[in-house]
Amino acid sequence: MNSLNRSGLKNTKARAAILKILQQSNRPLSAEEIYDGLVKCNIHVNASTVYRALTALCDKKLIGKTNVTGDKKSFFEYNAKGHRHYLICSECKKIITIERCPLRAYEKMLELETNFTISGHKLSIYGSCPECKDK
Amino acid sequence: MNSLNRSGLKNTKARAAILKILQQSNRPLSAEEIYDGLVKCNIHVNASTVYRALTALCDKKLIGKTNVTGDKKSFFEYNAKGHRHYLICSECKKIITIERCPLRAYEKMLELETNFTISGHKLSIYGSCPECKDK
DNA sequence: AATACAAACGCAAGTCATTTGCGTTTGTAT
DNA sequence: ATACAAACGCAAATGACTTGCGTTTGTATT
Repeated sequence: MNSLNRSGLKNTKARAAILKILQQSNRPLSAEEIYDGLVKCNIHVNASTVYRALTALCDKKLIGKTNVTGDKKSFFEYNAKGHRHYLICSECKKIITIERCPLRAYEKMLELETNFTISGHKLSIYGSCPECKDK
Repeated sequence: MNSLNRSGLKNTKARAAILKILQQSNRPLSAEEIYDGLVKCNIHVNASTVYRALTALCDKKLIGKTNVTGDKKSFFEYNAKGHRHYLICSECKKIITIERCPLRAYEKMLELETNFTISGHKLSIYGSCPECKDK
């Protein structure tokens, strides 16, 4: 019994591999990157299978979906390590993971102000890393 | 001489009206909403004209573009008021603009910790608005 | 192990926001 | 008043998905 079965999903090679690919990545991946990753593992599935798998894995909360870049592509990440943010170097695209979140208290305040029920947030911080900023 | 001419753009009725519509909105609008706004002003232009106008206005920094809802639509806003964040209803996609930013102090701290030079950030907060959360 | 069947898949076609090619029209500088 | 690049309209193209449908496959049950 694996995490797929536990979530009520059938254990197919594509889905298992997608989970592994995302687990081993230190940054969110696009559907295309995931597809390419599957090909590298010699797993040849249709693109629609990838999308359907990603949708299923999101529904079951095994992975998360974000839209960090602002363009039309979505990105996916493994959902084990809890809440986190990214510090991205605008030049070399290096990504530092930030585990500490400064927004808890702020969200509480915002709920009172707006009467929303807040479910989450997305925060990405951009800048130049120590190596790039001296150039 | 108006802001369009000043930016090296021709002053067409569609572009002037788009600017006015965005100026008068208290939230970012989608291309479709802008198109509908033009129709209400009796300005009938092709959708591609709207997209081309929005692209030109973005290039000239007269307006800004964001992609905050996670779906494929982009949103546009008048570019007078500086830094800001959004509170988005996950159900109806309504967007509330947040002018106050809680991250100044946090960024300073992060710079010391990581030795990055931080240039900016993107923060979007998600939840259910008062109207949707009771359903 | 054999059977059953919903879930998953492949493939092709469809969707939807947006973009682009191209021939025509129009602001704006001369 | 003229010239011409910039804008426009229209139709077709793009790109990231999504969906319909007939076939295959995990998994639970004999």
